[in-house]
Amino acid sequence: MFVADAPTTSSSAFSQTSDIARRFHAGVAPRDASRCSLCALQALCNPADLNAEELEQVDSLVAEVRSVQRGASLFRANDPFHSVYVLRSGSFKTVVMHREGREQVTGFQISGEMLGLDGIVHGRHLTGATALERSTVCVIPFEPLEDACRAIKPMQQHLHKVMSREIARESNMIMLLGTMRAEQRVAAFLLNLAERYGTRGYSATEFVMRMTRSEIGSYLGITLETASRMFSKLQQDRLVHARGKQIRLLDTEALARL
Amino acid sequence: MFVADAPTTSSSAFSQTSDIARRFHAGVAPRDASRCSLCALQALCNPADLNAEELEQVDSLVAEVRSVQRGASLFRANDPFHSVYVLRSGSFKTVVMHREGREQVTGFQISGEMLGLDGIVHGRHLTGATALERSTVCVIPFEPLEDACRAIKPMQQHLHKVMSREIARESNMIMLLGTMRAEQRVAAFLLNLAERYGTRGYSATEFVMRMTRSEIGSYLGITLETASRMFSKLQQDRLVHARGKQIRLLDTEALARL
DNA sequence: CGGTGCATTGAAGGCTATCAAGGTGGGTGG
DNA sequence: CCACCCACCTTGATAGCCTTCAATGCACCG
Repeated sequence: MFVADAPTTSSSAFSQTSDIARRFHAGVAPRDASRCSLCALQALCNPADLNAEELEQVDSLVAEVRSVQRGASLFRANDPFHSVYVLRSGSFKTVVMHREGREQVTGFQISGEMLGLDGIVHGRHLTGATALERSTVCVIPFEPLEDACRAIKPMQQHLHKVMSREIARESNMIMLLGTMRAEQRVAAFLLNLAERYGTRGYSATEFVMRMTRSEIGSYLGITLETASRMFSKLQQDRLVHARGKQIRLLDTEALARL
Repeated sequence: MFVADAPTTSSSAFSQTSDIARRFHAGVAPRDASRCSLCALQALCNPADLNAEELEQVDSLVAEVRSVQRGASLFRANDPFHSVYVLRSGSFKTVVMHREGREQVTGFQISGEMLGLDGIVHGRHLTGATALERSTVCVIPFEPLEDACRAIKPMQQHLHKVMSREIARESNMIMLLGTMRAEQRVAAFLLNLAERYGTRGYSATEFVMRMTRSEIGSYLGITLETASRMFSKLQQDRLVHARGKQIRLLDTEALARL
């Protein structure tokens, strides 16, 4: 195995081990799990310029750190909306239900990313969130969060950026689905995943995809067979090395040029 | 002509004229253009439960009411982000630039809807906004708006809903692009447009689309030829009456069933 | 060791893109 | 006022990408 398994695995598995990754593996999480001020993910999910007192306030926003089993739901479509969630470790998919029971994956989330914002409009979740592996999340009740955003300006700006980032992400997705062909979609998907792993201190060229071909296909608007074929094609063209869920990017520039 | 032209046309053009539509045509806009408290669109772009003093504050957020010619840009991709915009009359398209100069339409906006939120993340606009007809917008500098959101809770909640609505809208779009075939996409597009016109007091069954087939195609991830063919097919099947940009929905339930 | 879920690969067909040729309508200038 | 022009729309023929249906392989697990 040459790839990061989860934030809880040994750091030796990483080809590039950044500061963030090291802090991940220093064992911070278990004790004081709900103290943001001690969390390695702080840089990802908190505003940068908080003073001690403000950090204290942020700490108290986290009502709970919850563990979610693989396959379990954090929330389902149509559930009442009370909280947003920050993914501390593991990964999720968000899914919308089509009529006739068909479902579409609208996103994959990894550590440091936020879940549940879609519930604000109608007070109900529009998507469902399912863990792709055993994961832990910080539960942040939304009303207190809004209160904190009125009191602390950097906090407010941060929330707005998070929401705006989600808008931008979806815009990108719309462009992908609207203009790219299957091979380009898969390439873009891999590059995006790689970049996000890189940001978190993991290797940006070797990783394990926690999602199935079917979920990838659903996300990319193609069938699982087409997704599989594209992985095979990219491998044949020596752009990636793909063995099931283990991925190594061999030529990221060529991938981007597709 | 059996269809509303723009908010400034005579109300006799509407088959159903609601209260909002009537207020549109009462001539409120020209005088005191920047007074939200007097604006017919208030219900759409302001929180419901503001007291007089708070409304006063909201009024002062609008730095300017700007008129935009057909084809002109409100902002372009990569422009620095300073303000968000509420569309007072007319319509816009938002566009992202692909490499190689190709562009994709990511949304159409009509009166009461907000533009520019995509700029918050990076301080630069990711999309460009172009007027599809002569339009007027309220320019709302974002920093003062954030300030107001910290001071006035309903205001904050409203902004969050607007942003969340945008996230939900894009989620829907992702589902459309990921799972629907051309005919379904066009049907969904028409139903969505109809609903939004309906909300604004216009007829939900008869309207003029301000965008070209090419723009519709780009938005829906299909070619303009396919879009045109689908309009023809829907007409042949007696679900709509389409003559160029003039549209009448004949069987909305059948459209939804597609 | 068979069962199950997931991944891969092949063959055929359908949907949509592409290329191409009119058709239509609104605007402009003579 | 009318003819022309240009942008936009419609429609046809063909090609190609992707889906669908099907069979097989592979890893994990009770």
